[in-house]
Amino acid sequence: MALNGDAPFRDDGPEAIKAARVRWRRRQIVDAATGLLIRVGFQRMLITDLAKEAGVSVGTIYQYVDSKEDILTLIVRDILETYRAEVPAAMEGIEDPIERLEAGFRAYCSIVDERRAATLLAYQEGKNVPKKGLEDLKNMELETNSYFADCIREAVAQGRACCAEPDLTAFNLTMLAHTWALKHWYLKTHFSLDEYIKLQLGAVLRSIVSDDYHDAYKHLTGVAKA
Amino acid sequence: MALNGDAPFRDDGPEAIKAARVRWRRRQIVDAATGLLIRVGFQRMLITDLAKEAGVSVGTIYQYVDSKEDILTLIVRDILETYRAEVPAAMEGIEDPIERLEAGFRAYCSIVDERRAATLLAYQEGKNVPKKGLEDLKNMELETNSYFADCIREAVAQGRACCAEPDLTAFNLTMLAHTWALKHWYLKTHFSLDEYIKLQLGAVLRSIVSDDYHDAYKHLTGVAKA
Amino acid sequence: MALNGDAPFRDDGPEAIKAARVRWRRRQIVDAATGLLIRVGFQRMLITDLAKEAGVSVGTIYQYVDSKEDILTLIVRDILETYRAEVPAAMEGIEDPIERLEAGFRAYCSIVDERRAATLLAYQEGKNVPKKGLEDLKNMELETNSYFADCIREAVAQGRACCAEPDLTAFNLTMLAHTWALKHWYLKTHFSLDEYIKLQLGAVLRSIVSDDYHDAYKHLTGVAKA
Amino acid sequence: MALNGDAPFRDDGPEAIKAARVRWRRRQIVDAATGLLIRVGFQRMLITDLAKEAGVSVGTIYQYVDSKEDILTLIVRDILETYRAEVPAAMEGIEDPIERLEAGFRAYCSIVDERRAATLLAYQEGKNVPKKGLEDLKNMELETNSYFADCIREAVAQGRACCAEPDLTAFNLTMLAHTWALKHWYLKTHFSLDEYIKLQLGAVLRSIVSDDYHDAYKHLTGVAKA
DNA sequence: CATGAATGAGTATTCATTCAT
DNA sequence: AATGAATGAATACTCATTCAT
Repeated sequence: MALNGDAPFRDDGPEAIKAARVRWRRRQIVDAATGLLIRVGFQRMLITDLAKEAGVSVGTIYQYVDSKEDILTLIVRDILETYRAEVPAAMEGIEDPIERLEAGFRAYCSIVDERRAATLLAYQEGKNVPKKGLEDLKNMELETNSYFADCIREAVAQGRACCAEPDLTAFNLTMLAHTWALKHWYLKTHFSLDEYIKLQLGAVLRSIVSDDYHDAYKHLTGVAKA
Repeated sequence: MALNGDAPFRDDGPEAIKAARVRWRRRQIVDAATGLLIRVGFQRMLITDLAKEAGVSVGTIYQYVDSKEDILTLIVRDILETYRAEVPAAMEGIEDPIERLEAGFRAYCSIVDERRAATLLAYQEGKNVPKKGLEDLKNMELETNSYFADCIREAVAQGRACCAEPDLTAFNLTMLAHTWALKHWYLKTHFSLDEYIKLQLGAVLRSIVSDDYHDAYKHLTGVAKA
Repeated sequence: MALNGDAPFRDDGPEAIKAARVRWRRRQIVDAATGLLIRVGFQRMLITDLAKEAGVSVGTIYQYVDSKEDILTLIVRDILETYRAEVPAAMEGIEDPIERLEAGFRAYCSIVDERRAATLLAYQEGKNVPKKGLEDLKNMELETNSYFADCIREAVAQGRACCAEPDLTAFNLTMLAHTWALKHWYLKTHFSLDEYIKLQLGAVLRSIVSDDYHDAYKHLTGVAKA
Repeated sequence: MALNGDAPFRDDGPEAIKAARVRWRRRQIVDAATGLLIRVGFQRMLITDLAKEAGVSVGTIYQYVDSKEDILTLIVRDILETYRAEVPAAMEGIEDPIERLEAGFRAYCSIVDERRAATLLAYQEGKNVPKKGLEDLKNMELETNSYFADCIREAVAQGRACCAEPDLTAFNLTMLAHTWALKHWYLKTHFSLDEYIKLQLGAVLRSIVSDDYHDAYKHLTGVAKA
């Protein structure tokens, strides 16, 4: 069985029907699981309950998933695909590296917000996620970091920013996005997602944007310094 | 039994002996548990293994702890006490609010580093920590935040800093401390704790320190802007 | 789950199949448990052994029973239903109150004999039977008593008997039935069930049948007095 | 260690002191245990609770008792000694066999009443009482039965009674005494011990006393037949 | 002797997974 | 393919008993 529900090469015929059903069922399972996971955590998410929540039988779940842990893998894979599809797309075609960074950060935060539940999993259920999934996740994170870091380096090269540790700054940005999910219990009482994005990006940019460009990026850095 | 290891009123007599033993045993248990928890997570931390690790019998564990979950409470309580004892102490007596902030952040990061394992637990095993413990932890975090925020507000009042959202900035500082534990797998390959503290505090300060004071805090903000 | 094996409203369809299986499994469990209980008592009746004895898995037992104690409830309920079905049926339609009493006592003793094991449980495992079951059992006993007492009162009214305490006499009869189970180790070495019934009923009747009717009930009172 | 706390041959000296302490401690344990046993049953009577109830330490209990089960043996032995001391004593010196029977039954019932708790044990905890104790108890019961049966046989021989099964009648009498303990929850709501003794003995005697002697034993048989 | 902390074998119960229908 | 009853390995917790103080 395994999880290689990789897309079939043709999009019709019995193969395609099967593949479509697999995708449909896995979506049912992933969606139901994400909800339960957030509510009760991995350990207390019983397969029985998951089946009820997903509206299928226990047996059906095991027809599309190898084990309870594999469900986490499925969820992780789902986030990964979303990230990889949306973040680069959002950044594409923007010349100004600082503006590109903003677009990327905003996209990243938006995904985190939409799939807050799933984002938490990597932190909360790290011990339960199979090795491979965790690896993929870490790599994806590093990949995103490098997108961000590239923007920063480019900005530095163009004199727009001054940053001794572009990688750390990029890292901070992804972490700030995760933080929206990790500390949502606190943040939601003070800020909307938009405010959060604006404020945090502003703070980061204020610490790197060159004095000469402060005015140029006033719409991003927010508060005028002087 | 309960976990009320409240201090005895006198420090001798049979009561005191008992209290001392309770503290000793609980330390054994907490230490062993923290290690196991990090290695295998809550679910796979078997009481049998914990007993072996702690060098006591299963029965003894249950003489000092009400349930497996209570062990998490014990750990949480332990961190709380450390934080409350050390962070304010580190900040005490420092006049300059920015310098005081630095001292607090440094202390906080140091504790996180020393008890990295325990810090992770709040994130990884949140679903398993009994309600009360989690509440306490959140409150403590808010408390620490307010220490930091107070510094920032004072600095703003004195014209040393300019910050639209002191609470968010304070929040970011505690989060940066936690991040040292959360992403240690990545950070440790690039920075020492000292470097990490210096760089992160520098970035935050650069985004709030008034231009007039940049020179004054050059040793903290690190890179000269221009 | 609960133990409400209430009859389904229709006797076919999936509901009925399920109900039938539940009854079948519970019978397996009750039968196996009764045997073990008598041999080793409640405490030493391990669920593992019960499963083996019943020819099912441990898990299956817990699919039809909520807890070890519930097994006792099941057994008690089983006896109750038998008593309620058979004792009144045996007494029905008999005009002569003394003859009716005899029929009832004989039926009661027969059930006790058939389910000697189960009868003992109420005495031996009283402390383990859940409250509700014990209540039911006591009420059923009082109910049976009142059947017997009614016969006696009717006999008194008809001048056939003379009895100052019909309730106590009825009570004694049910107790004599239980005694067959309680002291079987002794009684079985001296009497057959039939002899026991005849002798004990004879003794009770001799103490209440009016002199005028002694001849009429000679076949029950056994020994002629004079 | 064992339970052979048999009386020393001299009643002074260190031996006697020791023996006296053993008796004292065992009395403490037996008394506390009887109470707990009735309240919670053998299984739920924890040694810890017993120690508390008896006002001694756990260790002390094991200094005077070999095992938890031995406590039941101790209790049984205690009843046995009481029975053997008091029942024959009560019957001694009474010429009239029916009157002697009455005295014995009354004494037996009184002991049962005084040690209702202990009497129940033989029925409720039969599975937990060590073999030997149960044997002794059964033998004692047969012994008492034979005292009663002897009275009946003597009465028959003297023409005072007519009884086909003296042993069964004797057996019924001891069982009626036990019944006072077994069904105390019901009986106590209707009768005092004295009433109970009078009524039950009356019923038994009415079924065996010869017509010629009815008047002579009217004070025992209670109700006149005609 | 008395104490009570330490011990660890013993067991009820859960729940992921399978497989006959 | 879908179902859900059956399975039984896995594990937290208890409590009689011991023994160092």
